[in-house]
Amino acid sequence: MSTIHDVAKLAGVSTATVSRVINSPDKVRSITRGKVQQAMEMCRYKYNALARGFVTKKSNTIGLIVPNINNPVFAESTLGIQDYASQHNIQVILGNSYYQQDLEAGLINTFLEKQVDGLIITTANPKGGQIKSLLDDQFPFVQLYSTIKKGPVSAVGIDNYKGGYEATLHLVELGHRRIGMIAGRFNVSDRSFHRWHGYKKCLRDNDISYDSSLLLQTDYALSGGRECVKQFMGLKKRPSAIFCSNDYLALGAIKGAREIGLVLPQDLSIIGFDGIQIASYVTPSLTTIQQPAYEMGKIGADVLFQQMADGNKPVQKMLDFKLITRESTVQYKVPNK
Amino acid sequence: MSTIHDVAKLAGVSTATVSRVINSPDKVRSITRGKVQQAMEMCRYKYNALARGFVTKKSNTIGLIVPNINNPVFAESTLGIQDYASQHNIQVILGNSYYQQDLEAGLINTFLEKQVDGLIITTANPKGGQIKSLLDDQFPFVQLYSTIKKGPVSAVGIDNYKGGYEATLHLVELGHRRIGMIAGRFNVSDRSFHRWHGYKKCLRDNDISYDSSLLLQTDYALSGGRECVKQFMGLKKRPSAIFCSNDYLALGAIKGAREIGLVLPQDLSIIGFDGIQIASYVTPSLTTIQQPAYEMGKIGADVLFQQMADGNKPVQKMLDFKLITRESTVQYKVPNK
DNA sequence: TTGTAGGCGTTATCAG
DNA sequence: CTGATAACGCCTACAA
Repeated sequence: MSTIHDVAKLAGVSTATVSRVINSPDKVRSITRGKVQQAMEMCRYKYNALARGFVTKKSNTIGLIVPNINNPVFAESTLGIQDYASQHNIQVILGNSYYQQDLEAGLINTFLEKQVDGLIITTANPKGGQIKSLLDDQFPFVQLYSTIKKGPVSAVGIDNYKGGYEATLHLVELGHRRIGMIAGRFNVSDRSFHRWHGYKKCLRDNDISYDSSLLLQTDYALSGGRECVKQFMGLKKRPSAIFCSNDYLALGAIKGAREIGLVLPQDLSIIGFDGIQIASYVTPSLTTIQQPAYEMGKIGADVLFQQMADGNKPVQKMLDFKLITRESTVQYKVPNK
Repeated sequence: MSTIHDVAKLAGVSTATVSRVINSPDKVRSITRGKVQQAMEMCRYKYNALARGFVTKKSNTIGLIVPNINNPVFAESTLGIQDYASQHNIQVILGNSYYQQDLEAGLINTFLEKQVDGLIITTANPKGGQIKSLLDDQFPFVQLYSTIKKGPVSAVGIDNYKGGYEATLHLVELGHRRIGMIAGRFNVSDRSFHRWHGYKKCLRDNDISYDSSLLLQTDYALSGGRECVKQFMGLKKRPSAIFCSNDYLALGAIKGAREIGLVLPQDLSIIGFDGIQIASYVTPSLTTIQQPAYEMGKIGADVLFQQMADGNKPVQKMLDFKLITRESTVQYKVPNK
């Protein structure tokens, strides 16, 4: 593998000049530039970005940690981040935390060792030690899908509390009084936790007493929703509607409900959260709270780049979400036995 | 930011020793080791993997190029790759080619500059220039979701021809004679192309004459399937079954078919390809050819690591796929008007 | 406009 | 078991 030294020798110039034609071609006379470029071709010169990063102390790489790239929401925001990053000639290293704090901490550490210029984290624990240590080091990072509205850390997300409230309100307005919630585990997703709070508040505002048997926490996965719905329907006093704290859970719930013989949406209304694309393609199509995942990725990347550029003061951006009413939620009807 | 020099000074040893306690702690006396470790803590030493890579000429990073991380199959194999890689302390840089050759070429180039140790590519063009140049440079890489069964390039995939054949055969065995195919564009996905060949062969083997109006090429996206099915149903002689060359297309087709008033699966049988998880959660649940995406990722990574380790001779692995029969395909019935 | 030379943080090779 | 020192490929003052 040839280096700028080889090129320099071949072109009869110094390595500095070669470096210049690479980084600021206009600063070198066009004749010299031509010679150098020709020499580069001749020895099939390949630029070494690592060596560059080593001296400039910029790797032009950012680290991205998502809970699980398998979930379409995260794939979507990842896409937004990547598109934005590649526009700026930045690469992204991807890591999955699987909603586990220790894995997340490990990833952060590895990425730091790799000298990433910044970090975008969809964290399992916004107040965890690694976040704090990042802050102490003044390392540029932003939290994505965040519930944080102020403070020292940059964050982009939506108001999950409000989202939970609106989802529940939608069901209430359809006449439902007995409303279950299938939620991602609180100890692992504060998003889920906030949505639950919104749910509770909405119930209270509408004089529906909170029933703790109507909350189920589970893994964020299709299968989780599927099992939980069955558990709900085993109850003496079944819910007539369910709020699932993400779409995957909701899709699973639809499946599970069918498996125990329910007719949807008549027998059970289901609302999701996220607004993944596939949710509009299933039957019944899923009513959901849609968050702008792709845009969130873009904005998250943008915020990060600000931080990287001028060590800006922390920024929080709360994006708008939208209730998308589809077929999976309908007016409450007293069941006829 | 402190370096091993600082640590060395503080501990009263040489940098070589510090390096040793990092890389092979057992090669240094435990007393010295203790001193060094203590010193590392004191100056909050952070290891610089970039510098290491610079001298060892290993970045411990591989590049992964997928068409679009948004498609659950690719997310799934990505997960397989990542799990395998992180087990070996390797990070992965992700890039989306969007099925475009020039973007793919650009990504390969950038990754090479970044000194990745290897490349996993789900390519838009298995015979393109960048692949050949990789080969010339003896650079370790493997093609994923490949249709290649022999030759100089390492590849992991399934037999798409056979897959297309079996999908079609399933429909034929259900009595369908007029079978449409919605395919990803051939100029961009040779997988799709091979599946189509299998489709054609199967028709011929069953004395069904090939009708070119029954092939539609489109973008690999939900919307593509949705539009194409409508186009098919506008035909004078409609198909009674459709083979979609991936599940996203099929899910889109289901949606589209409903929108024009068809009752599924009675009015139209639909079979997909890939076996993404969500396909079993929709209604009607999707019959499909399931390929082991996660495993493919793992195996792909494994093959790559072989290449990286001992510049092994090229390896091709054809994995097994499986026809999963679900609700979306049913026995052909003469339509009653 | 171009060249010289030092340095970035780590590892590897030899001695000791 | 430990230390000195020369790389690695590139960038960037500074000098010419």
